[in-house]
Amino acid sequence: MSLVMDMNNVFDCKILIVDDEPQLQTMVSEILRREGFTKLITAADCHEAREMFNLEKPDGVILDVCLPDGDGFFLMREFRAVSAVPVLFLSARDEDENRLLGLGLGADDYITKPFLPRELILRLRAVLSRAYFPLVLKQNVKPVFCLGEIEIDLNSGSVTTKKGQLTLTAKEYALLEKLYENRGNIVTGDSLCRAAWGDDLYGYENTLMVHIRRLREKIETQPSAPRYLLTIRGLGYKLTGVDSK
Amino acid sequence: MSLVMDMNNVFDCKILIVDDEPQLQTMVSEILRREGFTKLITAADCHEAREMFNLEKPDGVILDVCLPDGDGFFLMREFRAVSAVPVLFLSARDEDENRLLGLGLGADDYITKPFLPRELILRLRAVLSRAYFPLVLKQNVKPVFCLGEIEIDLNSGSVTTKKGQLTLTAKEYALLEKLYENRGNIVTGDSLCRAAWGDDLYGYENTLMVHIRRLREKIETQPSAPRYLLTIRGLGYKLTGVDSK
DNA sequence: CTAAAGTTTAAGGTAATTGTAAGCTTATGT
DNA sequence: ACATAAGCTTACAATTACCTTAAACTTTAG
Repeated sequence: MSLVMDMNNVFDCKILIVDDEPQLQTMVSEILRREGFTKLITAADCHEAREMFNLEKPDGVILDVCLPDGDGFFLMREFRAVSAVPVLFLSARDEDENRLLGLGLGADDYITKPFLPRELILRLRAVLSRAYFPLVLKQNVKPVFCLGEIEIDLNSGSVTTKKGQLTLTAKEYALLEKLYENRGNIVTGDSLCRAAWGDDLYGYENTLMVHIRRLREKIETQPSAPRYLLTIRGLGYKLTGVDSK
Repeated sequence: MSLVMDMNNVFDCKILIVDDEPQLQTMVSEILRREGFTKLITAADCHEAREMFNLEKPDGVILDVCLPDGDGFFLMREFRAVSAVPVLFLSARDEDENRLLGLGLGADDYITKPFLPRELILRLRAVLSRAYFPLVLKQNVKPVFCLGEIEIDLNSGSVTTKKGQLTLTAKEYALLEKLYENRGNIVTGDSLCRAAWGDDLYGYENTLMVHIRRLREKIETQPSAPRYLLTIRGLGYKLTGVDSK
């Protein structure tokens, strides 16, 4: 999948359309294209679909159930095993059993042919926007978590240790938030800088280090031998040992 | 709405069921309850629904289109104006126009009566999990895979064996990433060098070997007799035995 | 307006990572 | 079997990314 952060709206989503009937394939493509989707990829069978999926990393899949070399259900399972992309099934016949099977396997929606173009679009948009722009989550509740004995509350920006309570500064907060979002994973220095200073150019990399240091001063019991905010030399930083609350 | 952070799965979601037919109301409630939903609220008309919505802050709404004192569409617009809760419509008749209207207003799904209990559940779950547990956003952008007993996570750049965890250095990371991208296939030395050092000219071929060796030290149980990172004499290297996760 | 708090710059120090070289082993072809 | 080429291993040297500290600068709050 293309990096989620690069997407501003559902139309930026790359959609893989898997259907063996050329007529339907172009029809679906046309519907999407007319609506504003530009990144479309097509595949006519499981084999090709697999290839395209791995190659193009689509952000959404429209999948015909019946394919010449296998069924769409199986294919979806493969996709889901690696990526949680939203999948919308298209099916020729409206058989309850199939519909339940598809949805049960985790399909995001299941549309029966013949379908209304408008409905396809609306359902695709619904699925994509829930998957990539989950407004519900944007409400203003920030995480609270622990690093060993230290509790961090990103709502108040406070760090509570046995010895007392400190407050994070703006930069420290921005950095820690970014690190927390990607806890367990490496975050590049560049990425951290953008989180704290925006996309504008930025002077010395050293600045980041100093702030990391200050942050360590607050969240590490032994800042010089960090246990949580680790340096991954050559790659970036990583927050580990996070207990979510 | 209840705080998102307090929810661990879709069953923790508080669901508001709005339907004027008592029979259907209890039927839907029963279906949900049997599946594991415990926090159910019901309302029989728009007025009551509004009240319940404000009072209880549900995490999801199942909404009949036809209500005695107004239509569900209008009601949804009100809800959506303040909270982005997932809404799933139930409709008596399968009229295209209504379905499109509902979806167009931002409904998350639209089910026509009579419906299969299982389908209601599946669709509700799909909608809720996308809204509150958007895996897509959390998924690892980089691959995680196994070489026998050894697990490699390219997000965190970590190699986990039975004996413990190591971290890859920048060069090791670059090489392994390239090899993984072409797993099963031979990657030429030249290609690997470019992956790790860029296109600029580069000194000694030996350097690559040294790094390959170091990488083997981390990912092979017996670095001198590699099982995964193989030398293809005269051609390059190849990563085999990869279990994708 | 002043003091305090926060941020950035600069410079010297350190250690992990990386590069190099030299000797070694294994494969290949005659 | 031998010669030659390709690849492996090891140790050590060089580099560079990162850390630390302190001082200068900027913003905020009283």
